[in-house]
Amino acid sequence: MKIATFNINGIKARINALPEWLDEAQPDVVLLQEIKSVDEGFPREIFEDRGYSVETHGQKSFNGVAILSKLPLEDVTRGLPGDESDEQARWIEATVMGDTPVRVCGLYLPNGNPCPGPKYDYKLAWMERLHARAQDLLAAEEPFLMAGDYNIIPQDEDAKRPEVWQQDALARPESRAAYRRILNLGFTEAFRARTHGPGHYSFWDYQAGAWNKDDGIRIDHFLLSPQCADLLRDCQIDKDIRAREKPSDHVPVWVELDA
DNA sequence: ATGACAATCAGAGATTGA
Repeated sequence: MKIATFNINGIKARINALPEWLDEAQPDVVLLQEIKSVDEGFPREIFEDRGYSVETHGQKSFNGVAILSKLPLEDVTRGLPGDESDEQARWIEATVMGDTPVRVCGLYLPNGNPCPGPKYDYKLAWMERLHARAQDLLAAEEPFLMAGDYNIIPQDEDAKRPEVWQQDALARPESRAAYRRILNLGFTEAFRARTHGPGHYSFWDYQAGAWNKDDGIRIDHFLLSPQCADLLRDCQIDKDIRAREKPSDHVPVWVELDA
């Protein structure tokens, strides 16, 4: 089972690039972030025609997450528990019914800039809720994963120029500590389970020729529960997508599971 | 370098992102 995560930065803007990548990469499941669309505006037919079922959790203009799946989905839920007043669409869950059922959580973690400030407070509060949800899901001791745009640069090796990110919400010590606290519940970060060293990124800013300079950061991650980590066969970043026509500023990351 | 770059909503330019 191949599961991918991809921050597409607007479904309308990626109306050609996304199907093109799908046809090549042939993922069974895709967790999308930043669809920037309401549910009714999502172009489901493009994906249904390719054999995917479509589950969205959208909002107007910003944020929004979705799941595409060629395998049956069960028990779809929307929204991260822990704050009824939170209106931002950043979390969706479903169980993928392959040979081994896998619970998948697609997430778009708040950016948090500028920091300090209310947006940074929201980021840390959201991560606290993520920690709580992760604990609940781990208690089942079953295969599950949480993947998406974490807006976290875990270590200096995950940025081409770590020094410019030191005071940024994506890399400052409080952000990294909150991320590690979740990881330390017992998750395996899939990419680092298989690949070591610097030079691996999932985001390149549109500005200042970042792509041409390979001035990237790695902020899109797969966290696997222990039972899911046992199924891990591979994890890769589809870097080449970034060089195409009208690309997102993120590229897809995927895992292959023995499930 | 009060910058750049892209997307959204709107129908110009502010807001958001990372």
